Amino acid sequence: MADDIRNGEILDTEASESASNFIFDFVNEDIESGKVNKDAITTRFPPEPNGYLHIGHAKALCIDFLTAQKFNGRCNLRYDDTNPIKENVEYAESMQEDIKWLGFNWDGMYYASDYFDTMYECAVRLIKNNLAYVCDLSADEIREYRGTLTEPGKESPYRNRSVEENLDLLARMKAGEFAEGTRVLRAKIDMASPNINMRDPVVYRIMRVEHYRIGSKWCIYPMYDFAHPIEDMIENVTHSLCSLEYEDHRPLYDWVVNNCGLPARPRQIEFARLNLSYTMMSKRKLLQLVNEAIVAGWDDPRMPTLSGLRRRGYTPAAVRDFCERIGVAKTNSMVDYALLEHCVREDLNAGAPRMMAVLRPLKVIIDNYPEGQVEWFDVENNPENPDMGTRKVPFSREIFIEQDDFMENPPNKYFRLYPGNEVRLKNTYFIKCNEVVKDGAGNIIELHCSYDPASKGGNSPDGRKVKGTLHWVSAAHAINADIRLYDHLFTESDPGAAEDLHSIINPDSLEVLTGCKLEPNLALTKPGDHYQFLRMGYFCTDKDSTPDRLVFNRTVGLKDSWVKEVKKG
RNA sequence: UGGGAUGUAGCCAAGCCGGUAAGGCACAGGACUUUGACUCCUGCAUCUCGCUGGUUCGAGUCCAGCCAUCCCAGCCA
Repeated sequence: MADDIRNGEILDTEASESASNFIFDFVNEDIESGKVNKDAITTRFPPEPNGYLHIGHAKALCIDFLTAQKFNGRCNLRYDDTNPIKENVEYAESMQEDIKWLGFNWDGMYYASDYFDTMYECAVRLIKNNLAYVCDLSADEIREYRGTLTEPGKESPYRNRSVEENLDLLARMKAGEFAEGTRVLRAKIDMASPNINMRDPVVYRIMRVEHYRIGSKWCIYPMYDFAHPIEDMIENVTHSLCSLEYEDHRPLYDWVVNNCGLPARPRQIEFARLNLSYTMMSKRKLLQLVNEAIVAGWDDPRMPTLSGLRRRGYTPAAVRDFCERIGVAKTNSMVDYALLEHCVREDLNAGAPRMMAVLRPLKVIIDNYPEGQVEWFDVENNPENPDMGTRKVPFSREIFIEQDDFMENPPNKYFRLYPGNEVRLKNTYFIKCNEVVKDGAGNIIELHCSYDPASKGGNSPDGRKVKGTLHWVSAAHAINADIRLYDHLFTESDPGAAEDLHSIINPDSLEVLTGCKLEPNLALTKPGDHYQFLRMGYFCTDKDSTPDRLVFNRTVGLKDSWVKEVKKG
């Protein structure tokens, strides 16, 4: 493994300790039966560079890399770039970044497009063995000849061309003598097969399209079903792991493996792809969201892309933990988004420093606190981890608290601030609300409170208890910020099932708060930094953030049993 | 009777050679709490493993039939 592709950011992954799964069982069988050498286990992650990687790819990445790791084998990154009209460098480069971010280091990085010569040789070999032919039928005709799910197909009139003619025609296809769509190379298998994939599938098509990395070197491009097994064989992949929809393709995969004349014998194993509630993995639809500017880009924090999750504040450890928890099976399933949220909370709870930030400020004036006085309190950075130390936070006569932390007429069980009630300001003093100041419209403008000097540090020597503890920010020391709050992008739990995306877009998926008040320690934050804003959730500094204008994204809120209480009425 | 696959709690998911249903998320109670967070207890399939039969002393696990759902008719991957 080359050092230059390690990123070292991660991780504790002991794949060998992780639970087994049916793929590991298959690999073990193959080792025990002698089919493969136990030291040669090789897998690959084979994305087509036609979009950004998403959380579904993270699952595949974990399966591919951790299976290799489990058997002390290798895992390659291989770009399956056989269809130039959909691919570009931006996508290819983003994929490397995202894979490294997740903490995986590929053993080799390859491109299907580097194998085109070998693939062409394989095609020639198929022709010579009378296993492929050039077909002049149009795309529509090929479809008609293919038959239907319940009726067999008919053989192409070009099916029995001579080897010589096929060789000549293929060479001329390659040489660019024919127009796009006029001819294809087809495998000669069985037009009556109950498996439609075996009804003389197309192997090469003519495309006069510039390829994003090899330019116009080729004008014929191999199809997935032909290219993929060859790619696997070239790289000595022993186990080609893919998603369920390729089960029907396995007989064709095996056919290519057995007939193209290469020695390797990879085995394809299929698993269920990830479905996550309230979001979707369809690259076509994600691209639509980007193109129609429904989101701000592939890395919009509401996107299920790895770049979106990263910007939102998800950590690699959380994503990996999630992938481990959902398991590997063949059942089509829909995983609850709450599980992903649980995984980030767990990771961030342990590692994110705590800060105080007031998202919707309400001014509080402590009338009996000396004007001009400032006290600096030592505050723990993370109660879960004392090693993270403490910081100094300034306290003064005028502070901000959360608007939600005061109610003039509180409901039952409300133990925050209300007229006459006493609460604790985190780490500092007890305060009691004496007066509510409103504007002409009846809106609450500010509160006048009094504090108990004896309660310094947050406890009263007389043993008096308060039920509520509020976070706060000193008004004179507060720094301003914009904070973006997110909700699901879709109103339906299975948006992939909707015919029209627009009808299920959640209009409230983004809420931008301005004028939020932060404790001054946040002034030095950098994009990508994670925090827990006390009682408000986990936040991550956005890439738009500058020292002059801080911007944060809420990754996820804290669990909140009070809102549930309120909903219960 | 087109082919391929899958069906275990609200959501995931263990359950290998049959022996009397792991775990996680969610949810509900409770304890603790200077975050209504975290943590910790407790509960959460007992005519039950899609259904119906069968084999067996005994079946989620074996057999048969049925039902439901998903995938496949791109010169996409």
